[in-house]
Order: sequence, then structure tokens, then C-alpha cells
Amino acid sequence: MTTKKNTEENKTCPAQALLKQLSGKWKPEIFRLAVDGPLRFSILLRQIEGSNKQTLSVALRELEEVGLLEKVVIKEKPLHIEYYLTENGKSLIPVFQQLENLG
Amino acid sequence: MTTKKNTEENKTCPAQALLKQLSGKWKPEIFRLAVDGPLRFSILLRQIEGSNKQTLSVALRELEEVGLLEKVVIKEKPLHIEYYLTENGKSLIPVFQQLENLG
DNA sequence: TTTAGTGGTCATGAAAAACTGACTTATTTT
DNA sequence: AAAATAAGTCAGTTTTTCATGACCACTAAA
Repeated sequence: MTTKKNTEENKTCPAQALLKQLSGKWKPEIFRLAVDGPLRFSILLRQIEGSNKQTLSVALRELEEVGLLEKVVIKEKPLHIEYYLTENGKSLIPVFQQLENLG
Repeated sequence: MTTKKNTEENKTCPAQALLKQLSGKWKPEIFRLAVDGPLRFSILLRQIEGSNKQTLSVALRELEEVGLLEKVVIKEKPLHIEYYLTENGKSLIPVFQQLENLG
């Protein structure tokens, strides 16, 4: 079963998986903001108007799960959490730049 | 209303729109196949296993609507329809290539 | 000690996307 | 003339995504 599923998924085009990781509400937006520096939940929530806790929470978790973002607990003065682009995530930056040059 | 909607959409990151055009089941797959040459409905249906008429039909129509594919009636011997990549669609090829190099 | 901020989860419901199977119209092959 | 192929459409159902509002644990400030 597991093997079969993997086999079937591998048949699809390589870009499909990548595209899927970034599809979902606010994910491209979140990614782009992450390029500029670490993200914080409550700030994102205010920054992205029209968004909501639940959707952002899920989007951040999923971006983390696919290895594009990393969640870091900052144990300093105002104890909080920051999301960083991983190396893997950074490798997508040129793709994004290309996309933006087309728009 | 229309103005407001546009304004709001323009706020989002430029890549978001492009990404959205290619998000949806089988769309990246269809796009990639279109790079290799014109597509035909019934052939796609056999080629992409797990797909179905309805979903493919909608995907093709939407790819056409956003101007990535063009639908052409071929009035030769076995009268049929072919979908071609538009110039606009071709401009996305390098983005795809980059994506594939990451996988 | 009440209040505010941070970073969420949970249950629920509405809306959008995808799947299924039956049916269609026109052409082509047998 | 009957059967097959091509390219779909349509209605109905299921699945997946999104959105809402209530709630929670912890910290920090007033």
C-alpha cells in the first residue's frame, strides 16, 4: 500500500509536488514575507488582512512539515516563536523571483 | 466593487496569481505534457491515470481561460481538437525547469 | 490581581474542488 | 446500418479547504 502510493505519486511531474507545497491560502504570501526575515504568528495575523488564526496556523504547520519553514522558540526577553526559511526554502527564492518577473 | 476587488487582489504577492493558475488537480501535469506538443482530450484521459473527464475538462478550460493554453479545432482527416501552449504559457517553461531541477 | 498579548486548538459549518456514472452530438470505421 | 471514437456536459455525491467563534495555557504588565 505505502509502496504503491509512493510509486503512483512519483509518476506525476516533479513540479507538481513543489507547486502543491505552496498552494493553499496565504502560503505564497507567507513564503514571500519569510524571505524578508523571520515571521511571528501574531504579526502575520495583523499583516495579512483577510486571514485568520486557523488558516495561518495550518499554513505555517504545513510549510514546516514540507521543510520550507523552521519553527524556533526564542527564549529571550519577550519569549516568543519565530519561523525561519530553511535552506530548502531558500532554494525556492529564485523560482519566486522568476515568477514575479513574469507578472 | 470591481475596483475594490482588483485592488485587494493586487495587494497579494505577484507569484500568488501565477501559482494559482497552475494549482488544481493535474494542471501542472497537463502543462508539462503541453510543453512536449499539442494535447488531445481523449489521449490525456488515458495518459494521466487516475484522472477523469470532468476534472480534465475543467482543468483544460481554466488553463485556456487564463491564457496558458489555446484550443484549436483541427479540420483535417480525423476532425479533432488540439490544445496548444500559448506564448504566455511558453514563458512559464523556464520556471518549470527550475522547479524540476530542485526536485 | 485583573488585564492584555502571544500562539495557538477545537468543533462546527459553509463553500469550493473533485469524482462518478449516465447521457449527448458529431464523425468515422466496420 | 451498427458500433466505435472523440470531446465533452450534467446532476448528484463525496472530499477537501476555509472561515468563525469559543476556548486555553503561559507570560508580562498595570
